Amino acid sequence: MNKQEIPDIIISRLPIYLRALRHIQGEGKLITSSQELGASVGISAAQIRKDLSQFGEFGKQGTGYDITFLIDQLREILKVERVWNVAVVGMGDMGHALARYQGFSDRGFRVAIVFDNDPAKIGGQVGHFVVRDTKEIVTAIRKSGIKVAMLCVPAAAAQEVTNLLMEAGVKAILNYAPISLSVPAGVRVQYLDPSIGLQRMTYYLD
Amino acid sequence: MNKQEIPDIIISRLPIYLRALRHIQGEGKLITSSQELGASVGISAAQIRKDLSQFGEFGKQGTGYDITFLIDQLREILKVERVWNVAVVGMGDMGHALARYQGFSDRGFRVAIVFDNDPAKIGGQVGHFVVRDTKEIVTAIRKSGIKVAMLCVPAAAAQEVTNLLMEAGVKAILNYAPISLSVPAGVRVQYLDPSIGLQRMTYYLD
DNA sequence: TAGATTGTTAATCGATTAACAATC
DNA sequence: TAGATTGTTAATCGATTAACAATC
Repeated sequence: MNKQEIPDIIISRLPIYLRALRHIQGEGKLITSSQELGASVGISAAQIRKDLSQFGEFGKQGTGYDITFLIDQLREILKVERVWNVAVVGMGDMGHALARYQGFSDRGFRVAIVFDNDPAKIGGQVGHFVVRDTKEIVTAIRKSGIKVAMLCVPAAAAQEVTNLLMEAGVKAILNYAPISLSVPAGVRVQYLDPSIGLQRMTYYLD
Repeated sequence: MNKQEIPDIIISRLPIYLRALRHIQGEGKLITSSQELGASVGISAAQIRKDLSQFGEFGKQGTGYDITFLIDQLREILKVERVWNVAVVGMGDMGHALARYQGFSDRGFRVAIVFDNDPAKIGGQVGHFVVRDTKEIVTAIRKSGIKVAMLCVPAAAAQEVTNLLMEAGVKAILNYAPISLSVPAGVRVQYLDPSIGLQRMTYYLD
């Protein structure tokens, strides 16, 4: 019940379950089992049952899980039954791609505002957004109440922009910049540096 | 020594250390300590020393680590002292961004070939690449000996393209598509679905 | 009922931390 | 030498797995 008690590693798996459940649902299934779900995400059935049991009893013995029901439960647990407005900072190729990304709707997110510090880009259009000046981050984000940001600026600017985001009240950053960020306690960061992803695999190659 | 013995969770931290070391080096430092390095990446000094000790003795008591030396060692361990050619499949916004990404050089990677299945894109230019037909994946990748791919196609096409990549001899996939992939043993996948990254944080927000 | 699958407990396994001798 | 920091051991902590009673 108390969220301090739920390990972060369990929380980090729930979105994977949610994504897989929707995929299975898309195949026309109404019911699934921990075994089937586990096979589809590469996690043991026991672990899935253990993870879910942290939050309640969602299944039926002998039957399994009602997919629609479990999806709804996971969405609530993860707080993605609502829609979070998200800011994107940095309108290079990566920021541009995120600003136009179609995969956020139905997953709990909507890009609401985009920033860049390049005068050539400020005031211009990206997707259906007008690019705002990075200098406006604090006022604009505070005003809108946005708590989530995606960071796509060069590494050299990332910490400075992060500081602005903190001042603006942002509490969660999806960081594409190739650098570790320093943030106050209570602020979450997820790292998506593509080079790190690749370097985690080459060790295993010949 | 035997790589079966090194836990994957340790391997996954080494690229973080490498990135931080380069950052510290960029500030003009020649020597660092497990404490300083740990502070910069948010990991305990003890853990960093333990992780590194799996591969040898890289430091000096009382002094710390020679940054240049440790960088070189980590690059060798991770096999990124060489340059890996990488294929990008899917020339939507995300694939486009990766094809033009400047951050791979000096980190061990170079985009070498890009694919799409859209006739309107095949033969066209993205960055300095000519877009090849997805149908050519097996022959072209086999011929070039490429072992690493980045997958940026829609979820509905991802498994099918993955199967082609397997047939082509690819052993490592950086997957941007919002779906769990099924791959044979010995093939590595790293997942970078942006929605998953965001959903791992909203639980902690109010 | 018979078969299947959950939720949960206990056992196992693995990772992290604390502490310190060694030594630069 | 005195101070600092490594590499490593042992202790602690946490996560995963196996097994099964409960029950649909």
